Amino acid sequence: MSHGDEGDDQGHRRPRSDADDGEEHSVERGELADRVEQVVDADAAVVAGDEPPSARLPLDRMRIVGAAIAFIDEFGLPGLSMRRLGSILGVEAMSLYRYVPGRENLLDAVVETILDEMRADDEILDTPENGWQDFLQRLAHGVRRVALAHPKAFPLVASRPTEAPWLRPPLRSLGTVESFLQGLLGEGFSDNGAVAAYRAFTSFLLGHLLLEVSALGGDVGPLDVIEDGEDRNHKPMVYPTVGRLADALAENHSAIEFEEALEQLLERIALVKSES
Amino acid sequence: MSHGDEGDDQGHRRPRSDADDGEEHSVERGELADRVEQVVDADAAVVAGDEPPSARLPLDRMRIVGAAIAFIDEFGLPGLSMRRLGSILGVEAMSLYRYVPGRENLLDAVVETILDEMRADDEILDTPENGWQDFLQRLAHGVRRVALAHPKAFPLVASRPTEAPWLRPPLRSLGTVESFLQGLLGEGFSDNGAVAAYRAFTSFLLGHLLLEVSALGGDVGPLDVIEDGEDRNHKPMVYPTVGRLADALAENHSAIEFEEALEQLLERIALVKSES
DNA sequence: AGCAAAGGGCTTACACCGTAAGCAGGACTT
DNA sequence: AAGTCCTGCTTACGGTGTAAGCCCTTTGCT
Repeated sequence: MSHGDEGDDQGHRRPRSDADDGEEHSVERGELADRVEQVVDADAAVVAGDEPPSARLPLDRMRIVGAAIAFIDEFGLPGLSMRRLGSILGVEAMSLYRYVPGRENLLDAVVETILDEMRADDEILDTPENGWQDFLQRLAHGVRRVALAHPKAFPLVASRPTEAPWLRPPLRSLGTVESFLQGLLGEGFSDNGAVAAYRAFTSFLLGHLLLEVSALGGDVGPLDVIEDGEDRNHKPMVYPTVGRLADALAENHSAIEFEEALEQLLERIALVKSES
Repeated sequence: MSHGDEGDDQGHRRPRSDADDGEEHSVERGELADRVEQVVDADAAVVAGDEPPSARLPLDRMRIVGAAIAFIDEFGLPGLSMRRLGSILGVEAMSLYRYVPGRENLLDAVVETILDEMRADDEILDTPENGWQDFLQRLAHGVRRVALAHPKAFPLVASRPTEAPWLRPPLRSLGTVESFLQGLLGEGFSDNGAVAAYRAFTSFLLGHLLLEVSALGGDVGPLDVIEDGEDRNHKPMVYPTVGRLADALAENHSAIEFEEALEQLLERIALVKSES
C-alpha cells in the first residue's frame, strides 16, 4: 500500500540482509514509517495516494527534515540517528547525505524549519497594527504555540548555537529580529529601547517556554519510565515544606502565569521604550 | 613529576599499545591531565605533592566527577566521552564504571556537584535575615555566579530532567527548594504565594542565565571556529535595521539587565506574596 | 535507436562511542 | 600462608557519524 515498502517492484533491489538487523527497531519501523510518511506527505498528498509509476517519491531535503521533526516530536532527539532516520524513510543512512551535509546541519535545518513554521503563523504580525503591546503579545503567543506544538524539539531551538552571537533564542532568525526591531522602532522606540526590549523579551520567552515544555516530558529520550510507586511519602519527611506543598507545586498554571508575566514584561518594556 | 604519567613505577603495567591510539587526543592528554589533576587535588593537596609511596591516588567518584566538570568547562560536553575521561585520569574507560553506573549518571552527578557548589556559596542564606527581597537577591546572584563559573556546564543544569516534574531548573535540588519555600513562608508569604514566587523566580533565572551563558560560547563543542572575516556587511543589507543596530545588539549589558529584571521580578513577587 | 552523462541510492569501511563480562594481580584479613 | 577483596585491565558487541566508491536508472543528446 504505502509505495514500495516490501514489494520488489521499485526497480532498486532492497537487500534483505540489512533490512532487519536490529530487529527491535525494524518492528516498529513499519508502523512508524507509515505515520511519518503520512505526516510528510501532507502537502504532496495529491500525487502520493495511488500510482507513482516508477519513482518512489525521490527523497528531497524537505522530506528528510520533516521526518526528523516528526521523529523528534514522537521519540525525542536522543533516539534520532542517521541510520534510523534513513530506515524510516525507507532508505540507507548514507543516502541522506546527498541532501544533508551531516547530522549537525540536519538539526540546524530542523530548528530553521520550526522557526519557519512560526513565521507562518497568521496571528503573528509583520508590523504592529494595534500598538506594540499587541504586536509583542501576538509574537509571544505565537512562539509559545510552536513550543507547545513541538515540546521535544523546542529545547533544540533554545540551545543550538545561533548564527550570530547577538541573536538570542528563541527569536533567533534574522528575519524575525528585523521585524521585531523595525516594529518597535516604528512605534516610537529608541534604538536602545528596541534592543533592550529584544533582550528582555527573549529572556522571558526562553525561561517560561523551556520550563513549560520540559514539564511536558521535555528533552530526555523515550527511555525514562519514571516509576511513581508509593515512595512519595519517604523523602518529603526530610523536606517538610516541599512535602506539604507538593500538590501545589505540581499544579499547572502555565497559561495564566505566562499571561501575567507577559503583562508585567510589557510594562517593563514600556519603561525602556525611550531609553538613551 | 605528576605522579606516574609516563613512568613505569606505578606497579600496574600500562599497555603501550592503547596509550597512543587516537594520537591527536593523547597529545593534549598530558597537559590536560595535569590541569585536571591539579584542579581535583585542590582539597587533597596535602597528601598529593611529593611521594605517594605505592598507590597512584586511587580514583574515587569525586575525582571522576571533578575531572568531568573540568573537562566540560574547558572543552564542552560534546567532547566528553568515557574513554577520553578515563585517559585523562590515566585509566581505562571501563575502570570508571566501578564508581559511576554510566555516562548518564555521571552527568547527573555533574549537575548535582555544581549545585552543591552553589549551596556552598556563603552569600546565599539558608533563611532570610534582611527580608525576603535580600534573600532572593542573594540567591539569584549566587546562581548567576555558578552559571558564569561554568558556562559550558550550565546548560546541563538547565536541561537535564529533574528528579520530580515540579522541580524546575536551575533551582532543582530538593534542599534548595525547601529552603526557598520555607524562607518565603517565614516572611509572610502564603502557600500559593511562595509557590508562585518559585515559578516566577526559576523562569527568570533560567531565561537570563541561559542566554548570558550561551553568549559566552555556551553549549557547543570545541570544534566550531566561527570565522569572523569581513563579511559582516553582506547580510545586513537585507536586514537594514538589524544591520544598523548590530553594534548595539552585540553590546553586553548582562549584569545591569540582570539586576533590573531581578528588581522588577521582586516587585512582581511582592504582588503575589499573599495570593490565595 | 544508441550512447554517454548524471544522479540517486547502496555498500563497504573506519574510527569512535557506551558498556557487559570476565580476568589478573596487588592489598588486605585471618 | 592462604584466602578474599578490591581495583583496574582486556576483550567484545552493537551502536554511532561519515568518507569513498560502486552500480543501476534515468535523462539528454546525437
